[in-house]
Amino acid sequence: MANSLTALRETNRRLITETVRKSGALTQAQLARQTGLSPATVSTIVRELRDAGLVEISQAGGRRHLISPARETGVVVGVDFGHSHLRVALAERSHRVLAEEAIPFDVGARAPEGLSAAERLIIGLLERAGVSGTEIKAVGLGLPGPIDPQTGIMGSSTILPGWAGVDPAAELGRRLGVPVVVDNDANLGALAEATWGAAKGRREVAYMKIGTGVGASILINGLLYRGATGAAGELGHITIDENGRLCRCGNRGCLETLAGGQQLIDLVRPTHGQVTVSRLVELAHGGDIGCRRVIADAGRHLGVAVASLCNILNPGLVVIGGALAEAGPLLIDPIMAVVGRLAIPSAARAVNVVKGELGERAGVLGALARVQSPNVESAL
Amino acid sequence: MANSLTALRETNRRLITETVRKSGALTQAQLARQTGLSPATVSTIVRELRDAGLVEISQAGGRRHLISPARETGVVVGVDFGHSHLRVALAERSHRVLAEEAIPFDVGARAPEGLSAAERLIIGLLERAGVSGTEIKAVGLGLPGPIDPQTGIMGSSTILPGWAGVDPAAELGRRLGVPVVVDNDANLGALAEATWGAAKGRREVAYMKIGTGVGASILINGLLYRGATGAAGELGHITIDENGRLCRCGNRGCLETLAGGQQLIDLVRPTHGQVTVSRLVELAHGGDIGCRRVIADAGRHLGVAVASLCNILNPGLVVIGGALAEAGPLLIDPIMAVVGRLAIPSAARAVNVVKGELGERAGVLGALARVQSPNVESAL
DNA sequence: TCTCCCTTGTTCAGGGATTGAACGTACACC
DNA sequence: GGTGTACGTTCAATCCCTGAACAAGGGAGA
Repeated sequence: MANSLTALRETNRRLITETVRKSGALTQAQLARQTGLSPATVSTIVRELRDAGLVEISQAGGRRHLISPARETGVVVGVDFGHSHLRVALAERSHRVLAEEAIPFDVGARAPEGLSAAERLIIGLLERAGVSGTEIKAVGLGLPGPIDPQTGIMGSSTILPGWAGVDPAAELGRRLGVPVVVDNDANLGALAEATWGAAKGRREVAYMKIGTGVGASILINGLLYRGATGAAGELGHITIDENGRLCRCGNRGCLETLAGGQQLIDLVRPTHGQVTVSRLVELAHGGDIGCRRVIADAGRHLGVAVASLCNILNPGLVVIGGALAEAGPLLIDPIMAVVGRLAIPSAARAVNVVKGELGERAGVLGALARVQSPNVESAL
Repeated sequence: MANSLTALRETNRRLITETVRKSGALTQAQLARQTGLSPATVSTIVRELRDAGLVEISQAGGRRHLISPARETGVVVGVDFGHSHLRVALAERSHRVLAEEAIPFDVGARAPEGLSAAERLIIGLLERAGVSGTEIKAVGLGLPGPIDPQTGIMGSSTILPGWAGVDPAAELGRRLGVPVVVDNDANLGALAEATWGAAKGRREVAYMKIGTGVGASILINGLLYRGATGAAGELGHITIDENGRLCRCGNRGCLETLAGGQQLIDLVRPTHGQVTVSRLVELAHGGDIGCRRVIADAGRHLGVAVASLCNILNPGLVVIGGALAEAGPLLIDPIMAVVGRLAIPSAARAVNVVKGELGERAGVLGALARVQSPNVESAL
């Protein structure tokens, strides 16, 4: 079946659809050259696709037909739960963002409250954009914790206790009556940076999100690598100090307890009072020596993890996202210094550590990317 | 072209050839069920393959025809340089090993001497097996260090100083007049275990070789994952103790300086005199409390690295090879204990750490596997 | 030993898919 | 205005897979 003639036709249909989607608009002759198919085949397949409503055809001078992707109807929604915020975006399937909103939100709260808040935000955005709820085709949902790829529920119940045992995708889907895809916020950030940001076009990328916590994700051959139980890329819980502080994951001295935003906030509280990560970064940019120091220290701890990553995966590019990434060189230079000292030299030379380009919108944009191009699936 | 009808036929021919090669011998009906093709298609393709000399058909009771891979002509050679040995094997392309020999050898010696020794061993094996040198189709060469996948030369000149700047594949190929494929010994060990050993049939595998040094390799989707510069999987040089001993890689406190066989030998020298890793393991199995302790300690250090590996890649299976692996549970139990303590719980639960099944032959068998099925290529 | 039933491999007609060649058309350039 | 070129469509030819029918052989049970 997988190798029958109909499968071949299906393959070629998909090939043409993909080529059209990537290039935007093409004539049939260009399509034939790019795909290697004969003009005759292209002709028949294009007609099929037009009848199926998957592409649109417009005259373009002479016999030329311009084939373009069908204007996708409907909208998609991205929802991103951070440790302390909730951000929702509404976008056309063509990637244009129609409306976006973020509110402070404590993810420690129970799941139902979180999902209700998200639902309210979505409804607000729909109204603001003048779009009916029935237009929503899919929702991408990001959560700051490991997701079991099989069941769709949290892989570790200790990280987001309020969400233990909940199937967030099913629950939100039930409320909205729309298919919901759930994923780790770091996975979504990686997807976003690879689609529009600092890792655009790269197929082998490591991404670290340093916000309140520390998450990470790996793209191998352009696909999210999830590992056996969806815990791949959990760099935030790599052990840096065996005798360190207890971590919410249940272990001790995780990277997150040393370089997570929460730890940095705690460190400067005696001298600077209660601040946010963003404020901390701002102060550091302003020259505050204490803030600079805690960020540099965090960078050194992160460097240990990135060095491990280099020795294991030897990536060519590591993108740093999350609120702390805005510290830029204040954070990245120490990372590089430690990587140069701890990673095997050839791997240290190969790696390029850069700041993400999408800032705090990475998660929600990734959620959009996840449902806009649904074929970005796990490698496993 | 790539999607034409003839390409489809070619795909199916390849599918059948591969299925036959993997299973050894099959009837056509089994083939049809396994490939999902119809019996009619299998019938015609099998006839084509027979006419092309790619498979052999033997009667097997009733209408049954037994399809088996054509007896491939020629032989392949595997060469495995360890830190302290040189092992060479001669095999038919059908995987049957014809002759094999190992000698002690110091890899610290200069490359020309090593290659000369390998050449002499190969010639000896050819004589013993009564095979002419012209029968050699390819040579697989394993070296205990990172190989740059682009250039084929050592990625880090400090690890095998005697081999710096040498292109071992080209050099040995020149001497023998045969194509030579070079690879890291850990990569080859992983390949061997995945082909015939403890990871048979698995597509996502991490492999660690603990001999004199510590090497590692990762199979993702059945392919060797090499990373940007071929340094992926260098778990031996992950930093365990930032203030630890200097390592030959130039850094400090690498896993290898704590869990490598050389370190263990050094540790027991005061009490036990000069021993080999194998002798050390033997003594431990015999109940020697000191040897058991150093092995357990090594296991705990290895566990730190495996825990990092779990948090980054979340593998389902980790195979431990090399001489120290023969310690079995004496080594693996401490690894598991540390993994359970340091890795994120869902990743720790998912991973299964087992001893390799191929022992000291893993490297040389992997070298054979590398050239017997040349399509096992890098993922990048 | 014999019969029935199942499995196996082959053959053949039928339906799909791709291709090369031929053809009509419209623009561009001289 | 004429000619050339590129483009898209159509059609017969070719190739491939599949389902059904069929012959052949072995195994279980009586």
